[in-house]
Amino acid sequence: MKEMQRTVTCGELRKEFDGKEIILNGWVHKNRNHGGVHFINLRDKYGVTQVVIDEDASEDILNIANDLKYEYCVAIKGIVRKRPDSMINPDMKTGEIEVSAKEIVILNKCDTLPFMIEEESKANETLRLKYRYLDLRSDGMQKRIKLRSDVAYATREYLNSQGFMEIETPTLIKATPEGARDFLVPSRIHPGKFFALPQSPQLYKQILMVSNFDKYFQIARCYRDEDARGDRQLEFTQIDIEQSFVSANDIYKMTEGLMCHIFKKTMNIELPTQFQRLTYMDAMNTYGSDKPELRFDMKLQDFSSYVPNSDFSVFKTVLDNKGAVRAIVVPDAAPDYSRKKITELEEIAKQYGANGLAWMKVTPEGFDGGVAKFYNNQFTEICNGLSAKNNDLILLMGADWKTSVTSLGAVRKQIGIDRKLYDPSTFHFCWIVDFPLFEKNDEGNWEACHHLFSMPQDHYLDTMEENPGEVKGDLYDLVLNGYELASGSIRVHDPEIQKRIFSIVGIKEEEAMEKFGFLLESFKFGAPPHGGIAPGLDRLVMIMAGEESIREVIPFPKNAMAMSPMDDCPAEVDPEQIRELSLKIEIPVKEK
RNA sequence: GGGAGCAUAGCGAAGCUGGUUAUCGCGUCGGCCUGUCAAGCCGAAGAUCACGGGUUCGAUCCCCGUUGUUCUCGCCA
Repeated sequence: MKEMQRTVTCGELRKEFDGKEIILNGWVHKNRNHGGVHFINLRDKYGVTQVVIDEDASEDILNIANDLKYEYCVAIKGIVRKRPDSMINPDMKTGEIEVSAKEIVILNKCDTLPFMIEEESKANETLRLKYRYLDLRSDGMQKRIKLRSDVAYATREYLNSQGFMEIETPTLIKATPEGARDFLVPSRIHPGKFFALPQSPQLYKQILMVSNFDKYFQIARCYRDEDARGDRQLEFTQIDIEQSFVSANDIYKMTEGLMCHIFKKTMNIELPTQFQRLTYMDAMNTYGSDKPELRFDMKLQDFSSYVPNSDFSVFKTVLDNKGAVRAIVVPDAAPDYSRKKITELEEIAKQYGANGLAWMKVTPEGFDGGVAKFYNNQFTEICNGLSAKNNDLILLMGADWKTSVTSLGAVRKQIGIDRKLYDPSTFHFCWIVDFPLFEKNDEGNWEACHHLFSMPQDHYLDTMEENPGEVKGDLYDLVLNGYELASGSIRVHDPEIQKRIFSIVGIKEEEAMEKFGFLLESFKFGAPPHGGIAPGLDRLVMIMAGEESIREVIPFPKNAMAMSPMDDCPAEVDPEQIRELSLKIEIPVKEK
């Protein structure tokens, strides 16, 4: 190898190298044989260079060149030469030169490829994941993994500059009762006992605050044993941050600074220095989501005032049952939306529990189609009230409040995509604040919306127990382009308040002590007020890269079925391993 | 756990209301070709139409089930 080790990369040759002898190492990207003259596009991480085998080349070189196939790994020694003006390729960085080959060594052959290595592979995802090492050679994957690295670097750069310390926390920890399902790791030394993999470093970063590290961060791997999604993996990476002696505003400012730095450094994009803020209730009421897509308007509007003067009994019943009737006005959409297309929107609404989706079109003669006949008596009032004009489509949703806003919100989002109501290459950050601290679960008991260690806002402290549903927390989400990018809160550092929260959600003191007593114990020793946030690195990079799946920015992801086609895991293990761990496997029989 | 979509050569796709020798592009193999850069031209091989059942004279196409996969609701403090 030594004689044929590269002296330059495939991305750096320019006309200034004219006449120089160089050695390139790389992969055969394209191979074009014209009979007399023969071109090889050689690719490495840094670019592509055209190699020419001239007609007067030695028999040896001609034979080797003819044997070359896609993705052979080769070393080529040759002379750089300027291309004549007419042959310059302006689409290639190295397009003003080519390399005349004097020696070619095949370093490794390549089997027939399962799929072509192109900018973006067109093969189905299972195949891409099975041969991930080939998929990762593609230009698109290379760019995304590079962006991910750049984002991680910019993160460290910014947080270090702000006085944060990067600290590792354990990945073998104690299982916690709340939240997602834990991945469990059996202990060989302690039969019948288990570690859990962290869902996040939450408790440890809080303890680091008790320990006077003041400003902590970690690019931390987290594990949650829940069903995967396009934007969710069983294992993912978050930029975990915690600070002492801070208010929510300090966290907003720090996070805005971090995002500005990341976007500037990696994509040269200037973000606004302060992000929009929306309360949870406003977000739900106007966009039907706690992670609203804010790159287009088309707000949800209250329609209930028009319901009593109409004979449409469905909505009357909804209001009698303390539900909500909401509307969105889709500008100029009336001609484009057939009954069939509206039915498709209705299907989306139904996924969120809606029974149906009512609609009518605005025409010069009045409302038309759908529920038009019930509302034509209020045509002018409704058009004025909703700011609807001729050719608009009005969509109406009546249901309990949450179903009404979330299902219509989902319809809104889909219309935004269908009608291209925004530029998908732009970025819109927004804080969602004033989240409720508690909500009732299906059994009618209170539980924490976020997690148990979030602080109630000051003015609820005295009367928290009277109406837990009203209590807002010092809780915030950062939303980017309709994705929840980060979540955080100011934490409870006062053991008394913590006890009251446990009591509201029905956790007994012994139970709390058993589960996370070490944290509560630490709070007895002068714990400082503290708070933090944790942006998801995978999601951030995904959105920056304009992708819709987190798998496009993770080198070796699991698929949607929570498996890895490349190394075929999870897999069965040797019975001896099971025995050594004092475990017994019993696979439930599937019922028909 | 529920719902929806998809499954046709190695890869990506076409195949209209059921009758085709199952089509096209890329790739593979062979040949030709002196300037390409998505090279071109000629030729060849390559398909249990995911699997199992049903309807039918006849199924890639319709129906049921299974498997795989993607999206989604639940779930994800």
